[in-house]
Amino acid sequence: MSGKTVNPEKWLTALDESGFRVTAVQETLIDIFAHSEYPLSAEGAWEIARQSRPQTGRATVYRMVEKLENLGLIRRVHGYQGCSHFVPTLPDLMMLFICQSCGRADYLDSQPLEDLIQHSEHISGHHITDSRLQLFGDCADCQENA
Amino acid sequence: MSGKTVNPEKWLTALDESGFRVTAVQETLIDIFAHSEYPLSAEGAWEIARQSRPQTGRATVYRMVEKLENLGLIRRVHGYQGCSHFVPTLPDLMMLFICQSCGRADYLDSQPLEDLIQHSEHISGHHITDSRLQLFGDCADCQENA
DNA sequence: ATTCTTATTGATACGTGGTATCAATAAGAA
DNA sequence: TTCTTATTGATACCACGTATCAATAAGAAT
Repeated sequence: MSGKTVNPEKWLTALDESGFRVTAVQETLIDIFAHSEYPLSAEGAWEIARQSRPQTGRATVYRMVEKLENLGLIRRVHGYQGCSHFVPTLPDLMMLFICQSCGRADYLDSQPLEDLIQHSEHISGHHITDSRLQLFGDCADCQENA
Repeated sequence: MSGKTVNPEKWLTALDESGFRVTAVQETLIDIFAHSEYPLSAEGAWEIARQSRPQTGRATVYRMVEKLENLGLIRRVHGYQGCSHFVPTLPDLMMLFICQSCGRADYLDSQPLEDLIQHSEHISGHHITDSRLQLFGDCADCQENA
């Protein structure tokens, strides 16, 4: 996999700068999302959170997920079995690959997608303001170990 | 918009050939999906169906939607507000554009996407077996009328 | 045409993912 | 340290979707 990671400190800073209070639950959840290399649902994050912080409320986790998504820190993954999982957003890396064997997410260079969008705009006459591309298959690692 | 349409007769044939019985509800729902130019949810299709066939059951509609999706006749749309809407599948046209102003769906030539996938496979080493691309923005019509 | 088998239907109950409410708590300014 | 109020957690609630099951009707067999 690409091995890129995110910096939880920056997420806390982003929350702080947006006028939100910095709390213990936030730090717990940010850590969970920032360090998971698998797409994570709110429900899943809740379970993990309760391991280190049993009193964590379900609604709190859902609220935090919404907040992180609104701030653009995490991004919704649209998979086969639903679209309630999230991955950290990496700057300028828009194309997401999900391995159907090991479940891990990888980020690919988005330049080809940007070219595609420009081409499609030209052909169709539509003004494209946003896109959503996800790729599925077997990652390089899983192919080797098969 | 592209103005492409689907043929409901073929859907009935497809159901028949797959060993399913042809029923009145089926014809109603196939008509609804085949003629809608907007992505439609099961719930929405149910409401429309009851206008002409009040006794139509909710579970029946959900079952039919699942059946149509499994047969590849309709395709799930992954939008911002959820991913429970469907559009008719048009052969060899995989790239979907949704206008955020009028809500209509348009299908774009998929060749650029196929090129992109091949390129990404080469760069990343992953084996890509499926993809999901959707484009959002303002369609040509809505730009004119703005 | 009539009968018979069984896929399909519709009503109901249920499950899960997510939200609204609200009193209690705690962040951080005063 | 006090005070204000954003945030939390418990609970109830809602929406979307599924399982169950008796009743219906498609279509094969006669």
